[in-house]
Amino acid sequence: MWVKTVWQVVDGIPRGHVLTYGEVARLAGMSRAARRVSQAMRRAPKGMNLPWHRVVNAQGRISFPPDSHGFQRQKDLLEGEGVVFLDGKIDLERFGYQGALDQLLWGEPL
DNA sequence: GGGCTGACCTACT
DNA sequence: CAGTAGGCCAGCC
Repeated sequence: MWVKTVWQVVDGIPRGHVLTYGEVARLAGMSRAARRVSQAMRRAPKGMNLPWHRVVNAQGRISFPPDSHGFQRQKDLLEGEGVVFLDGKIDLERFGYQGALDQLLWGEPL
């Protein structure tokens, strides 16, 4: 089931970092399936400890209406992990998966 | 089988 | 930088 694959990828996101829907789709082996990723999020049971909040859109923004409850919760969870929002957007160069690898390779501080 | 929807993306204007 | 258009495909009438 593609949904499980998506969940596994999302579950593999390091704490304090985020991934775009497109990246998750690509890592899950299905290109151009960003939309399916979002559907997998909705279908994700509350019981499972899934870091759904670490998934944002390609612009580094939360894909909820800014006035919605989900937006606030996701933002709060991410900030709780050390992710910084600049003008409502996340710096994907720093908090994206690529940024995570960069920090591991070059040991750059936050 | 057909049509609409969606926590999206890319490219173009 | 903002807005539009087309693509994409599982799920649900």
